[in-house]
Amino acid sequence: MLTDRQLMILQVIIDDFIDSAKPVGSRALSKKDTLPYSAATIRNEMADLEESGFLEKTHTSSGRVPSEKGYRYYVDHLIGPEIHQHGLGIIEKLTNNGIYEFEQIVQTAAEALSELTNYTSIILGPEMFEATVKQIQVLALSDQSAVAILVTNTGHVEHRSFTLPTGVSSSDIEKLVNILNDRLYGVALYKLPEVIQNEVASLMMRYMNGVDSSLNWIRTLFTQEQAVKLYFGGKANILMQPEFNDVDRIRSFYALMEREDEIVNLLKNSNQGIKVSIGHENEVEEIKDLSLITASYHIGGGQMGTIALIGPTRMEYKKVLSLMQAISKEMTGAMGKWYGDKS
Amino acid sequence: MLTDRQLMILQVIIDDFIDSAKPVGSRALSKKDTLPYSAATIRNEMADLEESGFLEKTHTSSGRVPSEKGYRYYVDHLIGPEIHQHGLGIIEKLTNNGIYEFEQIVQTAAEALSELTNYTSIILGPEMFEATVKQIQVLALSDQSAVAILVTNTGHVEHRSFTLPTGVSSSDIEKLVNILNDRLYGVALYKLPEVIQNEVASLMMRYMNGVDSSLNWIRTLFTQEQAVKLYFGGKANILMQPEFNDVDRIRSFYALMEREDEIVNLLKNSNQGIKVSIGHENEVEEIKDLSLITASYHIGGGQMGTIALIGPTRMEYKKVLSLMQAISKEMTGAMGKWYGDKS
DNA sequence: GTTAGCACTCTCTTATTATGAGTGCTAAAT
DNA sequence: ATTTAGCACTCATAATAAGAGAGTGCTAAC
Repeated sequence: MLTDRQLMILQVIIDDFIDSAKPVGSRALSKKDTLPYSAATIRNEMADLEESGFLEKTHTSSGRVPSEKGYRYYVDHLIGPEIHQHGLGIIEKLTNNGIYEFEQIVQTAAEALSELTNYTSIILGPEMFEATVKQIQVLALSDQSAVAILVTNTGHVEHRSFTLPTGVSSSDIEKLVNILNDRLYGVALYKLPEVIQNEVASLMMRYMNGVDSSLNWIRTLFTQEQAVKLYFGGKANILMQPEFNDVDRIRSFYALMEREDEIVNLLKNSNQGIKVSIGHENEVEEIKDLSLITASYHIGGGQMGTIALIGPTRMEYKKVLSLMQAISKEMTGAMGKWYGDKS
Repeated sequence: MLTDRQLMILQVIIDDFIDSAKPVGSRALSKKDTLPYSAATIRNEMADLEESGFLEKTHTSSGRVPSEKGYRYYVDHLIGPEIHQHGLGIIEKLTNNGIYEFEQIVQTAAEALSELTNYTSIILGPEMFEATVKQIQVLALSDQSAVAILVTNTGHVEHRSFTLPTGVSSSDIEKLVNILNDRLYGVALYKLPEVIQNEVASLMMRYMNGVDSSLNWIRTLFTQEQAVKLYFGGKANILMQPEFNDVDRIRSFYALMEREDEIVNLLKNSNQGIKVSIGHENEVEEIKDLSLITASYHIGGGQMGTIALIGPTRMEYKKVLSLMQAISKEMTGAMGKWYGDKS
């Protein structure tokens, strides 16, 4: 439906606009040596491309700007696979001293991604529903307070401080910890509340005194929702984009960035691979004029998180896509290697 | 040096400007029933106040705007103590189920502070140099990887994952943990590297095999600087201030907010109590047109952190000062209570 | 099918001209 | 000796007008 020449022109226009952010006109195009046609010819083709919906004008006599349909076509057909070299080795550098700091790896990756692109990157920590309990420990800090620590098989550590119910002795705690470890070892986090309710409760009744109150806080302790953590990289970098030259635009963007649960929903990327959402393809009002790219990474054991990048629809898709592919692979590699799961 | 009437006028002008952000003129002032003088009289007084440096004009024929000296005088002499009622109970609500989540308390406080003021709040986590080791644990996750957990007497939990040096058996780990707990219990965090070097090293030499490599990673493990954590509240709220109606202003502000170490330096508030830095009183270029208020809070055991609020020099000092006093007290209360230290 | 030529459109910049809030100063009023 | 009214003057801001420039669409020639 599109001639080769039209495709070629479309590509050049989009490349140019991505680079300059200014509507591109026929004269300027014909001067480029990539297109050996006169301005008039190009004008005709552009008119056709506009009619087919791939281009738009900002006003009657302006140059052309890619439409969302144009970008979509560009992303789907016009950019070849081009593996990106930059950014590789970022994570390796962090882990090659043998110390593996999940938070630090993710944070660094997010910052690198943003730095290399000048867009805003967001990384979603892995969902930990499926991680299982490796060890539970309760450590008294004083007569009244204690800290409970839970380690998962993936090496994540959750901890929570709390006040000890009155009348709980240190031997009680010891018993409790034994019961918990005995019964909860290997249990997936999402099953915890249920298992506590069904198995642990009765055991506690049998072997401990003053259980009623204790049971309550144990439940609270482990029922706290395991919120997915967000790691932002360079929220300020996106301000360099000319699209953000408007104060209200900035306001609405930053306001959205603070509504973390909405962001989480936005990013949850159940399907594998890389997904590109251009402009109105996004559900959320505030980014209907932006593009969102998400990619998943895996930490093994079926757990995964999401890497995302938000920028203007006029995004350097070529660069970004290969970069995200690289980083997602790198993260999956680093994490997977970590605990031997080669999934 | 200033007459009562001048003081009164100064106060009204500042109050008005804080509220409206617009230069205040003599006509408008004389209409207010607080000042029973004609516009001309007020003009004369304003001219005097300008000569003494308390007021400024934005251009020859504009209304007056408080100078930094004016704000300074206002803060030092013109606002009485007025305990703020809002915001109290925020933290109590979080802790009264017996669960004490340090991060959550601080984060909530920061958000509340920003929400109530529409400025940007930053809370510095406590410096933990003086916290002491309560327990150290190393938990193997697989043949190759393990996680080390350190709990302090204040209930903070630090953890780090790492790859096990080859040739380290699980009995080695057990020995190691015993040595570490034996020697490091009660040792302040800032002394850790030293103590490890002097005491632990020799013991390890004596009782363990293949120590050379192990020692190295243990040192790395605990030498990682204990970075002070920053908690931001509502970075977007400050955008509501008319002072931030300029894109470049926003850019430079957010750029600063990402240079976390600079922020930490800026906020470290060694002296007790509340400190107000107005405009050029600040060292950092990017906030020479803003005001910074810092207050310290204590978590007991001599450890403390800092609460800070950044807003335009045209800040609601009255409200902000009492509010910060309240929150700082509330946090100190909640935390101090926590582990029985009533310092 | 391609291109040169030309009239036309629309934005953006710059210059010009009000408009109005506010000041400083002088002279009259209290 | 203060206080106040009156008035000329200043400067920022808003509104209007006039060009300049880039780009388009269409027609006619190549």
